[in-house]
Amino acid sequence: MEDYNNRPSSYLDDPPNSRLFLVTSKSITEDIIRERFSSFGEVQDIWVVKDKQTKESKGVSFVKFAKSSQACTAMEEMHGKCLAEGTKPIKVFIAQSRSSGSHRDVEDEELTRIFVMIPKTFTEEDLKETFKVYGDIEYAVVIKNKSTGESKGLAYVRFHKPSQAARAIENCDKTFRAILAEPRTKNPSVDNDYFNNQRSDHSGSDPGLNAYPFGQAMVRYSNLGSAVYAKEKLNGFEFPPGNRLCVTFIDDGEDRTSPIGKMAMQLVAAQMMSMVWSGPTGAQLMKTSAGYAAQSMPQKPRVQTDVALPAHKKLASSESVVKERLFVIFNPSPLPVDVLEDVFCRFGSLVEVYLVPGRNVGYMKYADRKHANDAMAALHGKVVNGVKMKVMLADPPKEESHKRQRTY
DNA sequence: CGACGGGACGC
DNA sequence: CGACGGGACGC
Repeated sequence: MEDYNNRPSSYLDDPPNSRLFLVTSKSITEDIIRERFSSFGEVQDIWVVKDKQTKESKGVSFVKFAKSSQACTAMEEMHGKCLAEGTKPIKVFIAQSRSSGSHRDVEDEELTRIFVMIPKTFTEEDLKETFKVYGDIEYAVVIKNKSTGESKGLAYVRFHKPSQAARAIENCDKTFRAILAEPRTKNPSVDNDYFNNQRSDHSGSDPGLNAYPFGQAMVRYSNLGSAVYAKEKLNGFEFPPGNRLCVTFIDDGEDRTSPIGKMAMQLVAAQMMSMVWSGPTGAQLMKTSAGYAAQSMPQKPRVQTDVALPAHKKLASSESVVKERLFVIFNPSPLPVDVLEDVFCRFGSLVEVYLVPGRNVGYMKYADRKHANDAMAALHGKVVNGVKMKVMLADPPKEESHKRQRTY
C-alpha cells in the first residue's frame, strides 16, 4: 500500500476544478491545444494521453489551469469547437479529481451553485445584490428555520454558468466562506461522502481584487477612525468570523435600504463591529464628515492585573499574515476572548485570539514576531482577573497534508 | 504539562 | 464513445 499521505497532491487537482478533460480527434496535438486554450488563463500543464506502445493519441487530453474560473471559461467557450480542419468537435469537461476514481462527466449542475455563510440579517435580495457582479444569478435562497422562518445564516446562490460560480468563489469576500454546494441529495440521511477533500480551498488569491461585501459600506459609512470592538456573536455565530470591522458613519441619510447599507446598520445595531479591512479602496475613503461613531462604543472589558500593561492598541487587520503565535495555558479556566484581546493587543499587531473549545488553552496570533515576544515576556506566569497564564511560543500547527497553509 | 475553528437545502 | 505522465524539491 502506498503512503498517499505523503504526496496526496498528486491525486488531487489544486485548486479544485481547475483541470479540463478534453475529448478530441486523435490528430489534435499538445501544441494545438495550447494555442487554443492559453488565452483563457494560465495553462500550467497540458497532457495528451497516448498509447504507451504506439505513441498515438488516445483522443483524450488534460489541461490544467491555475484557477477554476479559467478552466470553466475555457470549457464554456471551447466545448463543441473544432480545433483543426476536418476534425470532430471537441468535448470539454471539468476533469474528475484523480482521487475520485469516477469517470462520470462533471455536470454544470454541480458547478453553478455556491454555498455561503451570511449574516442572519441578510435577505435574498441582499444576496443577489452582492453576488450579481459575478454573473447572472438564477436564484438566491437563504436557508431558514422552517417553523420560525429565522435565517440560519447560510445560503445558496445559483449562477447560470460554472465560470460565474467559480469567479464568485475565488473573488468574493472570504468571510462568506464560499464553496461549491454539494448537489441536493434525495437521501438526506446519509451524511458525508468519504471523499470530503479539497472542497473549500479556493483561498489565497489576490485579496486586492476581491469584491468585499462590505467594502462599499465600509467606504460609504466610513470615516472617523473609531473602531469598535465587540465580542458578541451575531445571532449565534460571528460574522465575519473573528474579523475586525472598521465601520464608521457618514451622516448622509441616504441609501440605508441598500443591502450593503442595511447590513452595515444592522451590524452596528448588533454592535458587531468586526469587519474585514479591505485596504484603501479609493477616493471615497478620504471622505470624512462628522459622524456618530462614539455612541455605539461598547465598554472595554474590565481587566484586573498586577501587570503594568502598555496602552491599548488596535488589532492588526485580520488579513495580516500571522508571523508568530503564542500558546497560552489558563489556570483554572480560560479568560473571555474580549479580555484576552484587551490584554494581548497592547504589545502591538495582535491579529486574533483563538481559544480551543473545551480546553484551558488558546492561541494569540501576531503579525509581528517582536510583539508576540514582548507579550510573552510581559505576561508569562502572570495573573489576569484571577486566572494564571502560561504564555509560550506555539508549536507550528500540524500539517494538514497537502492543503495550503491556513491563515491561522 | 495542557495543543489547533465554523457549514447544508421539506420533493 | 472518452480518464491519468513526467519529473524530482534539499536538512
